[in-house]
Amino acid sequence: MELLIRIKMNENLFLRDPESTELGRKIVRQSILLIQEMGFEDFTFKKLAVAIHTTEAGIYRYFENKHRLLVYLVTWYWNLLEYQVLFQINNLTDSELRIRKVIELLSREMEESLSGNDIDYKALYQIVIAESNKVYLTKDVEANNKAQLFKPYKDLCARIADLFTEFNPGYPFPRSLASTLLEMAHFQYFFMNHLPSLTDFGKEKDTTKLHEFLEVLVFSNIRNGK
Amino acid sequence: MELLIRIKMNENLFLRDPESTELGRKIVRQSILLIQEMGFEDFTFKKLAVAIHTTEAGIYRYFENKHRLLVYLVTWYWNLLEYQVLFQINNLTDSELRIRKVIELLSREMEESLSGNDIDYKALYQIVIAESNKVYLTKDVEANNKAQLFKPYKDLCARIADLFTEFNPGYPFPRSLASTLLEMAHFQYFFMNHLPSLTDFGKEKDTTKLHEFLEVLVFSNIRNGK
DNA sequence: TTAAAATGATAGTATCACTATCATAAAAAA
DNA sequence: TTTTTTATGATAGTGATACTATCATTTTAA
Repeated sequence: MELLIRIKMNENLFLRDPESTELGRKIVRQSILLIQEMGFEDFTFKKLAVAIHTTEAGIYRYFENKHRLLVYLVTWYWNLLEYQVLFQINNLTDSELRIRKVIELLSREMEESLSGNDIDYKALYQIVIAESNKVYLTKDVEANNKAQLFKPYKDLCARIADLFTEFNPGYPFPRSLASTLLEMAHFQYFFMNHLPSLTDFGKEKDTTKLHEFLEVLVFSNIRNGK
Repeated sequence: MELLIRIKMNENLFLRDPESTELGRKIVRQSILLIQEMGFEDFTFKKLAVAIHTTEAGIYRYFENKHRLLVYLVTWYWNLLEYQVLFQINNLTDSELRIRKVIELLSREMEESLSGNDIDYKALYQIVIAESNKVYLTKDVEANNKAQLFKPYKDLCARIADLFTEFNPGYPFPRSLASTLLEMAHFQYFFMNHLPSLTDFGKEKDTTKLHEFLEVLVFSNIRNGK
């Protein structure tokens, strides 16, 4: 079975829907590769334009600027992840197992299988790890927040928080713990690979220990006072 | 008693020591105000130059580029914070109290008193919260890490990790928990103010609950399996 | 007092982030 | 099928950014 997941994106993210045309899809596909390769600050619309044989103006018809494009990419990822969480958790009744499943989904790349569009998920995952914070760490957070740009992230966070509450209704900080889990899944991965002394995982590019850390982090908290 | 703390900064951070001249000190002082006010991406050397009545070239004699200047500022903060931790903890024997003290230091602005140089600590604290991650979330982390630019951050992290180990030698992830604490002290503060639904603190600009969250976060973990 | 170091003033270059215009090609509506 | 709309390509241009270079002048230190 091939199933195509179509995620409805917030219209404030683009000027023209990139999923609606071939050029738009190329912009998205190629920008993922370029941003991952050269980092967000070195990435420019000019370079992207050259890579897909169009012009800067062509790209500006789809995205207002490169920051919006980044938000688009990251948001798309959060949306897909929430979908995955929902789907994978659906058949689990035990709330501990549900939480374990979420942690697992968070700490590894997505399966290629659910593509259809040929997006490089591994590259996108790397972008989320290294660049996703830049999406909201700006002076116009509030404005962007009002424009609902961060809704997918907040929804995912809320969903995870609900799992914590389901596990232990008495735990007082489900949302903060959820955002901590989301951020740390990525930060610790980044640290492991680039600043290993900030972690206890050595430089084994193995996520087992990271995974274990996250589980201990979460369960120590929500078991507390149960 | 007026005591002046002089922090020895890594020489890779600047081209000419900004503490050695009046212009250098002006660059540091004013850049803190400007970055805080307009955000790092909108901040430019040109604007800074105008503000302190010098020229771009003048600033480039001190700092290679604005990223290095940001690293300088953030690093300076980490250095000072480690000093504060050391100083404040010195007279405490109980390791639980020591950890509590650290959390307290992390989750509020520094006291103006220890200035001497008239640096705006509140502004600097805001910069650390909103911009400090940008210091290492770049493609040249590894190079910058080799140049020891992140040493103060890593040292602080190691010191906090040691406190955790002192409290419970059996806890397996002291460093990761320390980096989690450091990052989350700032992230949760940022979320509370700008994306409150990611936290459980409402939009009360009150750090009490945040503080409590961090304590629960840490102690749930290191008490675990003691 | 002289030499060295720091600053100011000015200019210049390549790239970036964007906007505008107009002709053409492709797709959708008539 | 023809007409009309919509998307693309090609080119140009503007102002800002991120630098580097030069040289005269002022300040500081030997």
